[in-house]
Amino acid sequence: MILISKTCNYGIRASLYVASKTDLQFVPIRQISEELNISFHFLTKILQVLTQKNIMNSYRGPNGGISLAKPADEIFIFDIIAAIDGLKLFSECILGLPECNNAKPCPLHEKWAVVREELKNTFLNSNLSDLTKRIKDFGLRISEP
Amino acid sequence: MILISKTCNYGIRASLYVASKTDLQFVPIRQISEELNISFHFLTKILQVLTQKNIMNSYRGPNGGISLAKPADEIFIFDIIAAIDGLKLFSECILGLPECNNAKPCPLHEKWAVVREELKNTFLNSNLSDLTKRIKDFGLRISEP
DNA sequence: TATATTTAAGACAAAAGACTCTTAAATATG
DNA sequence: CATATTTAAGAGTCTTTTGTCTTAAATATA
Repeated sequence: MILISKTCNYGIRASLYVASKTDLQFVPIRQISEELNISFHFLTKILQVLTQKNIMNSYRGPNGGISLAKPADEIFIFDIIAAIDGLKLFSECILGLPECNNAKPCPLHEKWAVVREELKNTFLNSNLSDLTKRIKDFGLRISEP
Repeated sequence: MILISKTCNYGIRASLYVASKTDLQFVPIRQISEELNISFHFLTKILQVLTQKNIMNSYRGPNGGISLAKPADEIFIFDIIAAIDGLKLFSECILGLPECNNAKPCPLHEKWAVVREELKNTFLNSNLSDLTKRIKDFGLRISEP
């Protein structure tokens, strides 16, 4: 996938799903995978990463599953992207050159750095609380019809 | 690679190199590949795509090579990205949902659509003439040291 | 025409990303 | 304690991307 990996896409959608299930203490991964049409075992691995990075909590056994490790307004899309895809998108040269910065720029650096920063701010300003509120208020979707 | 593929990255850098060699009628691919440290055969395939899309011309035999098919100020980074990676980056939903638009948006659509448009305009406003001028004027680089 | 040079094209290989399957560990509940 | 449920972890497979190698075709020049 372009911009963000498919793995990260799954991670974001699953996070939005978990954030939207405020009635359950833990949301089972099986339920998430079925609702969002994502391979169960694959999703398990993705959520393990988010758990390891203290974005989610997990609990085994009956009534177990996944929950947010923090209040939904303290988890940002940026955090999920950083946890799964890393920070390359927000730091790397668009031509892939090492040490591309203001002091030693590539010809696209100036323009790209502006957009890159905006991209970063967009994800930094998107938290799970606001997004799930939008989902509920406007009936938005996080999976295919 | 994130945002643009490595293939596309090579295509952009090679295009900038060709545009900068105004003294040669055709720039040999071997020369480009050595200067930019890109696999010769792989680069050949990439430039074939740009040739097929009428962004470059090619000529075989001694003194042959690659040249721009149009004036440098009429070739935009956008064209190269579109030719190699396609238009997905500028059209697809960031959550990968089909038919994500203003009428049927995903929760990130509104924000992402803004950044996506800016990304598109940035590449639409970057032509090979301006960029090579910057390379010459400021001694910028398109390859590793 | 013979030879050297250069791109074109296709088969193949390696690496990375996406996905599957199996077994282990933890936990609730009867 | 036995069983069912659920996540954890690791091995293995499939697909896409990236990169390599070989042969063919075109062209300039001696």
